[in-house]
Amino acid sequence: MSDSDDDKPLASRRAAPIPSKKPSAPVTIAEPKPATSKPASARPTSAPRPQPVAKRPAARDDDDDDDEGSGSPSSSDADSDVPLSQRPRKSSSAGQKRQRTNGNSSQRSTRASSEPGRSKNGQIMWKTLSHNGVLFPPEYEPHNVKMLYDGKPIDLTPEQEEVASMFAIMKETDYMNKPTFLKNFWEGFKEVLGPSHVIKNLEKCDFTPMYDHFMAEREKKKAEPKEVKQRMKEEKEAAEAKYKKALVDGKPEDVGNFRVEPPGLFRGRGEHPRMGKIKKRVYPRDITINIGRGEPIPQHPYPGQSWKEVRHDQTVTWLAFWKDTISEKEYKYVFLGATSTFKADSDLAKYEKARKLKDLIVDIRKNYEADWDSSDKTKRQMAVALYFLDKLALRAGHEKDEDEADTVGCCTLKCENVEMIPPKHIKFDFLGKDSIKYENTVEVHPKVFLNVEKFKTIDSQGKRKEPTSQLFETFDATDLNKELKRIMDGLSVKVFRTYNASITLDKLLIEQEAVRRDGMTTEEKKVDYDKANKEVAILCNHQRAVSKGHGDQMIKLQAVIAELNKELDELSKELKKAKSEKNDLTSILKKIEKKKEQIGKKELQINAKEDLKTVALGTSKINYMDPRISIAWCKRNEVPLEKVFNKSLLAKFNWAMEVEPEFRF
DNA sequence: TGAAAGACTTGTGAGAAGGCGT
DNA sequence: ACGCCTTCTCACAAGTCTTTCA
Repeated sequence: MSDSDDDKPLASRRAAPIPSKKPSAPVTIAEPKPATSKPASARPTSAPRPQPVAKRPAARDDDDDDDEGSGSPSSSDADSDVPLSQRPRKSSSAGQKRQRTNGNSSQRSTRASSEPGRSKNGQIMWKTLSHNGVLFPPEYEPHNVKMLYDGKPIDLTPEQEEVASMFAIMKETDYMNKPTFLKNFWEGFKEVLGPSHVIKNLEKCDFTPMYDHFMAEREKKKAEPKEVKQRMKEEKEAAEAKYKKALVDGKPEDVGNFRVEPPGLFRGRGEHPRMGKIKKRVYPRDITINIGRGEPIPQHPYPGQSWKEVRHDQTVTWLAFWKDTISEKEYKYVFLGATSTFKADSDLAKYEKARKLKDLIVDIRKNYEADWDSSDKTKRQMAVALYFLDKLALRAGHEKDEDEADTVGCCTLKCENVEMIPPKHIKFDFLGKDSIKYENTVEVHPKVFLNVEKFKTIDSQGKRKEPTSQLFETFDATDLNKELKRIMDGLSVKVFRTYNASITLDKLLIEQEAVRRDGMTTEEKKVDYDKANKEVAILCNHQRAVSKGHGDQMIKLQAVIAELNKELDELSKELKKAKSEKNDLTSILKKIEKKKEQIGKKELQINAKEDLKTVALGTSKINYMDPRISIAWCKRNEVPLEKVFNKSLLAKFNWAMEVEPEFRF
């Protein structure tokens, strides 16, 4: 029994302001919040019932194992089944790369199939595949608007002008205040200008004429008569139509992103070392096409060129890819859209995996709790990390390169990211994916507190740790994933996040239903649903920037409420008067009732708006909450599905529609 | 083994489209 | 029919995780 329980901490997660939006600007943000927190809903306590499984709608060809090369015969030398490892000490110099392992021989159960979406392993993803390749952006057309250097107009070649224009259009963005951006751009621009160009210094450059030109163009376009706009739209659609569909095993499927990215300046998020670098134009010679053998090779508009390569790889789902022109080790893929069978299958597989985790979670918790006392430091660290993952739904946190933004996840937490708040709280404060701030103070189990305190002080060699040292220096995300594989086939860190999000939604919705009043309107039920959705979003730290007009809009709403209140006052006076005159009151009373209702509604609206100004509900809905939970809820509560999923979500989750109302995650 | 390569999911924000009150 | 929001869609960046390479 993992009695646990006093350790059901959980998030007082609250939206932290988006960082680095406007670094040099005054950034006025109310930043309250105490250092401690109350348990706020959201923790799965006991593993919920196993549920009647809604069976998979005819999954794709299962075990039709390899045909093609690449499939290595499974050398399944059974790895002994150790729960949480006896990792060898890692040779980690604080903050540096640690290590990886090769999962080759270990994990290869006879269950070769069971992994839709996971291409490799020689799994055939399709039998036939045809498509029309990719759509290239239009070639550059010079505008001949001159930038100024030292106050004087400068002639540029079309290539130079193109690059200058990329910079010019960003004139009013915050990137202009970022030294890294300016430096990177200047390096790229300098190269295009050549060594002997008169332009020697970015500071003396004035791109305003270009900027103004683009603004004017935009206005002109906007002002175009409706028919012209309509016609342009139709032309665009006609040009794109052929790229939008692919045939997979004879079935038409939507292609996701068939457009080749146009050249531009790299806009990294957060303090990204590469921001401002020039993304070069991509040509057919850069692009590898994947298509069925014997299918017509896609055309392209560059006569002298040919595709970099044409492959017929049935083990992957991409239609095309090219290497990023800035980083070389990054790839851009063209995949099918969210409604495709590829995506639907892997979506289902993802949630089924998370549900499998649900069945094991009690044991897993028991085990990691026991490991908090282990004499093996790696074990202890992993056990604590797993606890964080489980409680807080953090991301794994893989090692990152120098030329990437400095962000962390669970396994890459630095000592400075966790603050001990005796007797039993830990404050997390770090930048996660997309440089979004994660700030959360949680109550932890006493043993975790003690452990983390020690992890923060000395490393495995007994040396004192720096604030920037790795909190968990004995393992990395890859190691942890390897351990997880011993517990459950296919288990990895991110499954905990999926599991936690889905189980939280499931639990909250059921709780609400238990106290459901009769006669609740659809709208009220939807409010409940959104509340649950919000809890999940907060758990996952899905944030959004406060919208530009938010402040003003709030003021307006307040004004509306004030106005309504004034009207209510008037009505009250009327009422008094009517009373004294012994008139009929019913009509006035009715009006008052109505007014109050109006006010209540507005207040609800304004509260919700303020409440959600930094919380993004969409991400969890799209990626983390098993749609079957939502669909079953709709069925049980007689809420139309359209209230919960928009058109594209309905399409994306088509695979889940037949779920029975009693479905539990 | 560890790093690199490769493939796929997850994430935010901008701009377009749609809807609503006036 | 218009301006203002809200919602949806898209772009593409940034993660995760597995497989391959040397």
